[in-house]
Amino acid sequence: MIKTNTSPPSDIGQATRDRLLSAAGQIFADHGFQNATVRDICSRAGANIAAINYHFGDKQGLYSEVFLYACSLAADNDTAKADSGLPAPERLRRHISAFLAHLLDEGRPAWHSKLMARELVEPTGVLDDLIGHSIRPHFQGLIDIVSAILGPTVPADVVQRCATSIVGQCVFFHNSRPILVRLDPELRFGHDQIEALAAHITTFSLTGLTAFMPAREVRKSAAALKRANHA
Amino acid sequence: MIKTNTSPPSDIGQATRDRLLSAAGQIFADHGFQNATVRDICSRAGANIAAINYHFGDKQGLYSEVFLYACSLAADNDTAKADSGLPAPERLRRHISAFLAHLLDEGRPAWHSKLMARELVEPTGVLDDLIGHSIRPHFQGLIDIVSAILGPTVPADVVQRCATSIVGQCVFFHNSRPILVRLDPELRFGHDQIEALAAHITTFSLTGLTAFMPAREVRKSAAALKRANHA
DNA sequence: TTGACCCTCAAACGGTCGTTTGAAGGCTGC
DNA sequence: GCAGCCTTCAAACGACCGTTTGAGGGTCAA
Repeated sequence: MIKTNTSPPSDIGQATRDRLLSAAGQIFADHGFQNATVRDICSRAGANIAAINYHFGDKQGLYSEVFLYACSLAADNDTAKADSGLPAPERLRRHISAFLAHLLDEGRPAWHSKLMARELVEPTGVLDDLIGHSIRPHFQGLIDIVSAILGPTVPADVVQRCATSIVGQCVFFHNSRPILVRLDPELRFGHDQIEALAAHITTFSLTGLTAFMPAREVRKSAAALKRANHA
Repeated sequence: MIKTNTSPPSDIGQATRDRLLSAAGQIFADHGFQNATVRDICSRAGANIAAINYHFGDKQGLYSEVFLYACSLAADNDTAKADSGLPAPERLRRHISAFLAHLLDEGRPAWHSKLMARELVEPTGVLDDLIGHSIRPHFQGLIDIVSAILGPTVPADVVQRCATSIVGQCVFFHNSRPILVRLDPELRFGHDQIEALAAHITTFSLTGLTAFMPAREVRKSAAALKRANHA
């Protein structure tokens, strides 16, 4: 209707396929796979109802492609390897801060983290792809940091549980946001609040980790924590 | 078909209305509000399609009633007030243990915790009821414990953040179970594992809390923690 | 100019959903 | 026995869903 389509594909800027991917990402993230309708997606993308089936086969195909796109975006953010020269507590702080920002920041391409959080609660089948491409390396990175903090003598299952405790604190703020804002209407998730939250979780976790350290590591960690708190 | 219904309502044991509530609880918990179908619920309850509309008005009315029933069950479990004579760290341990068991235990009336976890991610409107009846008092109970541990000089927002860190660790195991079992196929959630998990979260959190204590409280807590770990 | 191919379009298809309908059976008080 | 009420039943209704169809305009090489 509005668009006469007499121009070459690259004219308007986004081809129909790309607009569908973008619109689908937001709508899938907001409503979940089942509750999102192809009519909504096509309408927001300014495309015809049949466009999804033409470009992606079916709704599930569109979802899979959106999901792979989200995974590739998430992978781009994993540039944390450059931090490997830093001391482990500082790497933990950055890891938590980046993860929280990734989960909570209401920035422009924020829908892919929502999408992933949805997939956690209600797997649709592409979950295994997600785990392999994004979650497992991300979680492994955290485990490496925790292991470096705890020292080499702490068994792997303890390291894993500690890493889970840290991830859980972060994810909770995302998954349970509807509850949290009702419990505390003052709660906001701007950049400053996210940084404060990251600082809290880092302090809480670094201190909590000392419970599982051999005594020698505890003293090193306490000194590092005191330095960090005074910075 | 199977049931001739020539007997009085109390004969078989459960009236149609009760069977609907029970079946709906499980199905809503497993599939969510949208994905659950009234045909599924009626079929499992051995009732006619029209039974839901007759007894509850519509699907939403059934959901609300199921939810209130779940809330009342959860309230029954809140008998933790008898613990108020115990020292705060022990109260925290019991709180975490009970909460984890409530979330993870695959026992018989387990669907109401699943149902609530679902409502957190995808509020349907009865969420506000839930918050008032169950979550707020539960969370307030935790805040009281944390406040008792941290001492009276620690500001309320710090207490609240610490309580959130603790709840987050617990809820994470429930919400992200699909991920966790894929990351670690050995993971199980039997009674013993839940107890071990509760012990881990308690130790991690009690230690993490010391980061926010005045020095006087830290020494008291360290002694209590050492006692608890040697028990 | 022609024909093959790509893409878009309005319209409809088959299926499933929540809900409604109206008949029918059982029970209770008169 | 009978009227009134409660409950259950099979069947259908209308709405919405994902998907398919077939026509038609567009581009581009031959």
